[in-house]
Amino acid sequence: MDINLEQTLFCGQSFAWTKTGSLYEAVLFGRCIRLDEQSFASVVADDPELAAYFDMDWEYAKAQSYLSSLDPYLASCITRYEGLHLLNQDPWEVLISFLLSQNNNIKRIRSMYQTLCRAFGSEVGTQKFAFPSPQQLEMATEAELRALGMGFRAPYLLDAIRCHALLDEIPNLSTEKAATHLMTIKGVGPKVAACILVFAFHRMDAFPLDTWMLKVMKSRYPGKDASFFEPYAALAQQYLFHAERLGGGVV
DNA sequence: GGCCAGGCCCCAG
DNA sequence: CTGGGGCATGGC
Repeated sequence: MDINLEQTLFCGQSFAWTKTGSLYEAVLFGRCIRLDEQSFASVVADDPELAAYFDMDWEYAKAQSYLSSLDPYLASCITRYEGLHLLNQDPWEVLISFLLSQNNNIKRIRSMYQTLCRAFGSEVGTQKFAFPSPQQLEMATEAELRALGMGFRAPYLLDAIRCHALLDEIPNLSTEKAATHLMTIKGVGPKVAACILVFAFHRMDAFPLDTWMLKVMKSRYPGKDASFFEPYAALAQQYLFHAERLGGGVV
């Protein structure tokens, strides 16, 4: 079971990637990454950093097979979007990305993410900008962030900058304690905390519930919760979320 | 042009 | 602890 770049990079877990033709591009690890489905395997074989990012060593075959056995609808989602991997992204980048995500849509989150890169990030290639470090974002004022279109999230970003060091403690905490810890940051609630735990820390027992997922749970899994999908709740969530957005809930 | 978007804060009961 | 209004902005 191979990774599918299209499903993995455009399922709403990362906002760093663009696609032109068959080429996927992002600035990560301080360099420009260019990939397509054809050359992916050989590129990643020689690039441990990318292999870790794309989570190439995890038990996707086992997880997809188990989840497919749980219920037919989830099985159909996995068939349709097979090869969706959960990325191991930089915690800082995920924290800021999902602060931007609240009461927002994916298209605009991506645009706001790029705005922060251009305004505060390092230029890595011609007109290619890395996501800004905490130190780079520290230069921003609330007025400046609002002028850049961050809206009511501007003070949340400032608090995240102030608290960024607490991300270092997350690996040592249980998922539940880690969520509580993350929620001490202004603007981080249960949903954003869960996204950080899944997309940066690979916690399979975290389960982000946004408006789309609430719809799915209500209509297709009434009375159930994350425990129904254990021990792969996070992966199930991502398939269900992606299918709901793309397929409009078609079986 | 109104509705909605990968929510959360804050305040009332 | 639970419920509901308000919030900036742009895509549709």
